[in-house]
Amino acid sequence: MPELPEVETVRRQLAHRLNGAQISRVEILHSGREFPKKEAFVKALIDQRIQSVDRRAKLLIWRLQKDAALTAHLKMTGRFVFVDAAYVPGKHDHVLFHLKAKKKTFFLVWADVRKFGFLKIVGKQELEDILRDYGPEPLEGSAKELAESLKTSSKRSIKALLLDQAVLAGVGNIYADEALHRAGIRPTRRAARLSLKERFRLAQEIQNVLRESIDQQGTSANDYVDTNGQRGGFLDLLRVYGRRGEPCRTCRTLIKKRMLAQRGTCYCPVCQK
DNA sequence: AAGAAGTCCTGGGCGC
DNA sequence: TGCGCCCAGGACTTCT
Repeated sequence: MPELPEVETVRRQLAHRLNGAQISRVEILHSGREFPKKEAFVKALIDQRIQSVDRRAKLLIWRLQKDAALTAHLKMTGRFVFVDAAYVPGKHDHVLFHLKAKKKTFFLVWADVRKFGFLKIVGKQELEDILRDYGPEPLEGSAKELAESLKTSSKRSIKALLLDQAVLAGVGNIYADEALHRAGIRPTRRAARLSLKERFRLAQEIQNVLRESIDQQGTSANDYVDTNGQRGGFLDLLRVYGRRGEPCRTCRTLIKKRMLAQRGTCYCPVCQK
């Protein structure tokens, strides 16, 4: 459920402490499907200096020396949490990083209850290939440019289009529903049938909702917490997601929910045409 | 070959 | 109180 605002929140917090830090030790606590080659994983990281922590779509990228990077995807329940030396790892903690900066050692845990997330070492070429396949970052261009990238001849619903990372990077189920409500567009509408005006409005609302959520450190609908274990503040500002049966904040009609593009989809039957 | 469906995983909520 | 069922969903893989 972490989407662009949540991943960006984590990125900023990681960057603050990891930029320039050295990885002094890596403990694999539970090695399952996620770490088939754990010796190689540890060896690739040990003694490396982290140059920067970046984000592309929902992917976190620790840029390391020697043309390599550690990529991390939180998927549903992945999380990075800073802990102290006395921390006792829990059942779902998979990796404990020992880091060093300015002669001080600190610790970072990678945990993931559902094990959908991953940490993966990639070389320069592989990273380029991964990053190239993502669509534009919604907050890096103008609303007009974003609207242009939503132009399509696809038969898919607009909801499915918004979830496609090759079309638009970083939007997931929550912000797709929220942006569509703000823009007054039914999620079931065929993407190709949106007018120029609707696409522009939708692009604006995508940018608005993402920016507002980043300001609140994201949404904690279920499991998401930041690197300090803190929940995001945007949950109370959601207009449709998770609000089935509750009144629309605009017209008081009860919010509906249905399955669309394999996802639970919430919308207002009156405000969204 | 686009687009839909299946897949991975676990905890929490629910009904009985 | 406990059991079993169902749901949450990102993005890769498999099917139509």
